Amino acid sequence: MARTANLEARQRILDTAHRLFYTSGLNAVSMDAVASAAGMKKANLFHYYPSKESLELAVLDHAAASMNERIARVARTTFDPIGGIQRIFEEAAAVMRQSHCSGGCFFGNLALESADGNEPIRRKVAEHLQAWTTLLAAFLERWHRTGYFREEFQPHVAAQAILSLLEGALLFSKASKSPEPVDSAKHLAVAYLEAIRA
Amino acid sequence: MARTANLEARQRILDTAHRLFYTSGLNAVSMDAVASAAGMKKANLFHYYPSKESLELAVLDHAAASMNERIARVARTTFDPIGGIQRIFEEAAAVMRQSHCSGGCFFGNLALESADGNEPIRRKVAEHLQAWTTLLAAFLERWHRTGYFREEFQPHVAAQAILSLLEGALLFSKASKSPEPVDSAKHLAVAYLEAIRA
DNA sequence: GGATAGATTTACCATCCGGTTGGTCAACTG
DNA sequence: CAGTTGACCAACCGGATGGTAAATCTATCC
Repeated sequence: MARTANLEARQRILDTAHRLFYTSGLNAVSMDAVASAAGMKKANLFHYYPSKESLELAVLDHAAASMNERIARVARTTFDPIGGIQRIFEEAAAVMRQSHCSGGCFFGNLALESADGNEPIRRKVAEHLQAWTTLLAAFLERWHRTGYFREEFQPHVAAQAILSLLEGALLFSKASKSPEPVDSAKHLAVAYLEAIRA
Repeated sequence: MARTANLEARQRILDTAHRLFYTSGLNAVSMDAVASAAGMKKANLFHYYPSKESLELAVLDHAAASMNERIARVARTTFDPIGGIQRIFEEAAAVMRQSHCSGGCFFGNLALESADGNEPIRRKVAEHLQAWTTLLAAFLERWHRTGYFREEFQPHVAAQAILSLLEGALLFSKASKSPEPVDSAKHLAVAYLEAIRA
């Protein structure tokens, strides 16, 4: 099998590492654990990724790509802004219920784990979080231009606050092992948007 | 110095560990680092706290106590509910600006660090988070009973969502190294409460 | 002054972790 | 067939970590 990079192994490593990093965090997962779970020896894992950080960054990009797909799908099949926001929170609540309130948001978890002490990871996390804020702001902005919201509505501020609300609710849900906070958050977000509708 | 527990040393350990745990997380701080920063040897630290976990739990209680004092002080000097919520977010924003958007909320950080894999810590974090939710809900409830809010206002739901919003905003602020998300969150919280005011 | 008990330190241990070394084996290429 | 290359692995290394053992030091009480 010379001359061709083993793409199947790389993909398997990425998927495995993503799963482990998601459920336990970056620092709590050793390269040996990733290797074992992916069915190979640690030294071979280092053959594919020259350092743990390079693997972490690759997993982040991999995860962001699949998250972007999910977002695009929701955006494509949503017709009114309030229903769209509502659906985002409902999907998040469903995921939390299904996972018995563990996991939460991969990027939110990494944000807190790496924000003060792992600058490369923090930058990448911030980059993706920023991108999603901009995406949501643009979505709201389009509706704002049609006159859907009152004039003083600020799409960027609303987008930033709604994503904060979602991340915070997932944090609360995870910590208290109850999906209730996500429901409360949905209620707040929807009530706000209803109130500022024209 | 026999026959009397050395309370001064215990307090110094608690303060030092709190500072280190706050800025770097639980797992990233070694017992040796705590001991050094507190001006003693590691083995002596184990003389005061028989395990790392016992120290962590003690620091959590210590931190919760000082946080409760801060909350009580804010509650005592606040007269209208919207102004009170506004002030909570403004104080959080000021803290973030002062710390160059590092640190955030000690309990929020620990929630994500320990929720999936450190049950004793998770329980204590959840316990304190729950207590603050109840405290805020009672605060809103008192005003609700005076007719300040419209009838459909749900103090517990609002309290849970507002704290989620605050935690999420601190997470965003920390990850993006900008205090802006906290301002956006304040805007959302205040706008919601204004909208549901009677 | 001697016994007592907490306080402090030095030295140590087992384990784990990221990463390296040195090498085997099979497949492809010229 | 000879040489090259990618995939894979056992063994190892240096450093850090949580935790322990045992000795010493020091203040107090009788």
